[in-house]
Amino acid sequence: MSVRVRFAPSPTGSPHVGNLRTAIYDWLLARKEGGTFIARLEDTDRSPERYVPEGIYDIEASLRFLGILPDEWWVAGGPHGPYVQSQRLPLYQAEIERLITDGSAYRCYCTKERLDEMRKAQQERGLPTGYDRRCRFLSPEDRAHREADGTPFVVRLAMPLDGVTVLHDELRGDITYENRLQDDQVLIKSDGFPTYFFACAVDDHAMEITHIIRGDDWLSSAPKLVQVFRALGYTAPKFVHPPLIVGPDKKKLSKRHGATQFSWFMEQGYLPEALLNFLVLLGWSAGDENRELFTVPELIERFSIAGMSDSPAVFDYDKLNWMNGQYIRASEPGRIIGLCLPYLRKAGLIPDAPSADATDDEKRIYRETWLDYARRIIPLEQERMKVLNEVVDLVGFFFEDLDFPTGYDPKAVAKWFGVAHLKPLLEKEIAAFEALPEWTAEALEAATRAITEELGVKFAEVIHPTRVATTGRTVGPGVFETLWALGKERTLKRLRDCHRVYFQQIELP
RNA sequence: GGGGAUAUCGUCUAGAGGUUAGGACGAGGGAUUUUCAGUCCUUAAGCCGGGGUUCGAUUCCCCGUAUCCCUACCA
Repeated sequence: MSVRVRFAPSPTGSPHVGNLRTAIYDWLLARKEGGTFIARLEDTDRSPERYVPEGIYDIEASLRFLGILPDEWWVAGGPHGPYVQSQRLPLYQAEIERLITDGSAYRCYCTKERLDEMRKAQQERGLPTGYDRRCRFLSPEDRAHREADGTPFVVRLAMPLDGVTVLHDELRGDITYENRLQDDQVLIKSDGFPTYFFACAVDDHAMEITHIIRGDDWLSSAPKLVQVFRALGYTAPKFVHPPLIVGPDKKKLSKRHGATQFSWFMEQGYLPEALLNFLVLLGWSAGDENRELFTVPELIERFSIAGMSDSPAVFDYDKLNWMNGQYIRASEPGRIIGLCLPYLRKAGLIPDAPSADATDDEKRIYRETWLDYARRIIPLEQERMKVLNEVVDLVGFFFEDLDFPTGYDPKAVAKWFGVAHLKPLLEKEIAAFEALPEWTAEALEAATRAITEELGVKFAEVIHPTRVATTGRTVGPGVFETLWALGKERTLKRLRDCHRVYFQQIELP
C-alpha cells in the first residue's frame, strides 16, 4: 500500500515552527516513498479565541514558502475531500450514531459546572482526575427523560474499563497503557462539532492515511485515539511521535523563548531552504554522514523514520542564523538582490517602484537611480548577511545622505580623523579621484597607493581614514569596492564635506 | 496526585558490547592584515547516578534521579 500522510493543522494563527517541522517530515516521507502528502484543516474548535480564519492563509503561505505543497488539500482539492473538517460534519454525525447505537459511545448530559466541581474535588483529594462516567450508566428511563427534555449533551467514548491498550510507535516501540486510567474522551461537543480524537479517526480512515506523524505531546493520549479507531471498526494507521521542539529551558517552544510563528521567520529573511534544512535536522539526522547542509533532493533520498531522534531538541537560533548565512552566500547574487529590495524599501532607503502606469521615463529614472545602485551594493554585503533584514543596517550608509558629522559614527571619527596626515590625504584623494579616467576599484586602489607613498605612511593609515570619511564607519566591504559602488559623485562629495567641515571646526579658535 | 516519554560536549547530534567517543553550532586561539564578515587551521568541552548481565558496558536489563509532555466540550 502506498504511503499517505497528512498534515493536520488548526487555524489558530500563523503555524508554529514545530508544526511545520512535522509537515516537512510528512512531505519528506511521502516524497521518499512515492506516496501522497495530504493537508487537512482541523477547524473544529469554534471558540473565538482559538479560531482564527486568517490562520488558514498563513498555513497555506508557509507551505508554499517551504515548497512542500500537498498533493491533496483544501486549496486544490482531491479525491477524499473536503479537506476542511467543518465541512465534513455529516460524516461525523453518521459515524457517531453508529457508535452510540452499538454502545461504544454514549451521550453525556453533565454540565460544565458539574464537571468542574468533580475535577476540583478529585484534585483536592489527590485523586486522578477524569470523568466519573455517571452518564455512561444512566438507566434507559433517565436517558429517555433527558432526551425528552432536550438537555444539551456531548458524546463520549465508552472506554474499556479494564485491560490494556498497546500502541506501537514506529520510533519508540510498543507502549502499554492501562485502560482504566483513560478518560471517557468527549467525541462530539455540545455544539455538534467533533473533537480532535473523533474527527481525526474518522478522517484518517476516510482519507486512507497510513502514517500519523504528530508531536510527542500527543503520545500520552494516543490510547484514546486507538480506542476510537477500534470502536469505529477501523485499523489504525502507523504512529510516529517525533520529539518536541523546546526552548533553552527545555519547555515546549513558545513565545517566551522568542519567535515561534513561522511568519516571523519568513519576514525576517530566512531562506526557505535554510529553514527547511534546519527544521529537519531538529529531530532527524542522516546517521554517520556528519553533514549539516543538505539540498532538498538529498534530504528526500536520505529521509527515513528510523533516522528520527526520540528526545526533545532545543531550538538553536544561532545555528539557524549560521545555516541561513551559508545559504545566502551560496545563492546567486541576483536572487539575494531581489530578496533584499523589499527590506530596503520598507526601511525607506529606496523609494517604492513606480507603478505600472508610470511613464517609461519615470521607470528608467527609477531603475538608473535606485535599482542599478542597489544591484551594485547588495552583492558587496552578501557574504556578511545571516538574515536578509540585516541588509538595511549593512548598506544604510550607501543610501543615507551622510553630511559630516551627521550620520558619522563619532567613535570612528575619533579613532581615525586624528591622524596627522588627514588633511593632505583628503586633499590628495579629492584631486586624484577627481582626475581618475575610469572609476574602478583597481584604479582607486592604485591612486590610493600612490598617495600613501607620497605621504610616507602605512597603507592602513590611509585606508581607515578614507573609509571613515566616505562611509562614516569603520566596518564594511573593502574600501575600494565601496568607493566604486558609491560612485564618483557621492565619494567626492563626502570627501569634500569632511575636509571642509572637519578642518573648519578644528582650525577655529 | 496519576499516566507516558526521554537522558552522549552549553546546544543539535553520530556511534559501537572492546573506539584516541566523531561531526556541526556556539566559545577560545591562530592564519589571511584593508576593518567587519567570510574562509582556512586549531583548542577546550560530553556518555545522569546505582545495581546487575558480561572477560569487558557509555552501549543491554532493572532501580533511582532529573526533565518534558498529557491529565479540557484545545488541538
